[in-house]
Amino acid sequence: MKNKYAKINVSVDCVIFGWDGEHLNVLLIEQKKDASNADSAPRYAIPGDLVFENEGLDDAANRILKELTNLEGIYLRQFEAFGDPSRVKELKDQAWLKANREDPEAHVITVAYFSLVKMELVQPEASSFASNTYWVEMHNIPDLAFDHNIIIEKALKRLQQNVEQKSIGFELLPEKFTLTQIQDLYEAILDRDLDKRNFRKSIKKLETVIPLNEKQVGVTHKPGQLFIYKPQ
Amino acid sequence: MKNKYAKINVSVDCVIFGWDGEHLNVLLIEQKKDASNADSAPRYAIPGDLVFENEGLDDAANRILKELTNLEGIYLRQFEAFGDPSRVKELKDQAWLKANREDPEAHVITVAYFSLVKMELVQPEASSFASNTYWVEMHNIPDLAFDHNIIIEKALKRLQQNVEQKSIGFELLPEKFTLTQIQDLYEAILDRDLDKRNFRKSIKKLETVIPLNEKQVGVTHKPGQLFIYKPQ
DNA sequence: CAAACTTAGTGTAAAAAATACACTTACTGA
DNA sequence: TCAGTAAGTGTATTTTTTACACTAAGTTTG
Repeated sequence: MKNKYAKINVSVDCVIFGWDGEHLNVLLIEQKKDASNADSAPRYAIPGDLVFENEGLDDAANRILKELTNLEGIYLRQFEAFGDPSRVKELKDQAWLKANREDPEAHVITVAYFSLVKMELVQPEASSFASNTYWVEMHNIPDLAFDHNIIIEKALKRLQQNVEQKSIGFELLPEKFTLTQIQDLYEAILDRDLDKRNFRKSIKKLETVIPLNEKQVGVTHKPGQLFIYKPQ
Repeated sequence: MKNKYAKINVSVDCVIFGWDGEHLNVLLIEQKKDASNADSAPRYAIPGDLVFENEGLDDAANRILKELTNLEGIYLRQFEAFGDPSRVKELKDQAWLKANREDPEAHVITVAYFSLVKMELVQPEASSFASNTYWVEMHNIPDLAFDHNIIIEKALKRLQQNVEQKSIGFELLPEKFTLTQIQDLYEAILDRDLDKRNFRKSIKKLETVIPLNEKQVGVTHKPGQLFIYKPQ
């Protein structure tokens, strides 16, 4: 029994959804390479890192987000733990682990989070675990390291479920927004059209969305009324 | 950085819900004590164990369930990972860890599952991690080790959500069951009364619940029609 | 064998929520 | 002032949810 438990690594991976008013994006990184390995093909992944000793999972997720985006207090939610040993056993993954991890054979369990950020506020930077970062449109995600494609899929499903219940998403909008802006966002997340009048009715029923006596400015058409989101 | 990652233990804990036709129960264990510690107060907990090297999370959960109940292929679902370092830092918990773990200071992350079993099928046994086991009614759960009371609460919430959508619960009923039996179960899980006629209407709409040409036998009143559950 | 007991089984009306659908209004720029 | 663009609005229909009380089928008891 002595060593049975010794070699499990725990990481936290974050699916960071970004919104630019038009498309739903995901923040990908190019994984940092060891010097010995500098000429290997680039590997894309969602941002993540091993959890430090005595660091909470939420803390680790916030640390990753902070390091990458410089933002704090962002919407962040744990949604699933992935722990199948085969998740890091593909050849491409083993090669990278051998070059970059102290213990490449270790069983790696990851706890996955998803996060919502306004792209305008984020100029993501390279960081301790990322040599480069990219916003990539949801429909355009390349092959990623490990099981990260699956993790993104599951994050999107969870996001969609939450959006159906109108419980999240406002984190992605500017402070003051129009009903059309919410609708565009929801349509992008759900990947389908919504009826304008019915959608407006349903938003206006929410106590968390408050109408202002202000209109959009600087648009070249009839300006929309502005609203703010006030979580309860 | 060398040792930053070294001391995280990963465990899997299972909230095993049991149904006896009347009350919703949870399976608790008395934690096994080290010989050196044999006269300390008993500690109750939900069953769980450290994950073995190269063992998947689902596999670990199934192992725990198997060891405890001798059942395989039971309904089992991961619902949340708990990783706050303070979750094992209370005095009572530290004492137990010191006596029973190789590395009592380690950060322990647990991935929590919940499971549904028919109590009639289970004669739970002591096992490698449990010196004794008990079925305890949901409303009667004592103070448990670590953050296990919180974990049970969250498991129940998740179970209730799933039951509202009528997607689970049939795992707890006999193979052939009456509509009243489902209703009793759902009322126990949701902890509130349901309208009989409306409930029956809603169940009869489900394609997964199939009426048989059979009646209950051996009851001292009008026998009910029997149904079976056929997952799709 | 009739009466008492127990749970099964049933329908309808009302209210609430979801859906489908098309034209007018307000502003900008040419 | 006209053309272009997106904002904003109401109603009828369908579907879903809720509230509610009596009869039927079996067993047990006297």
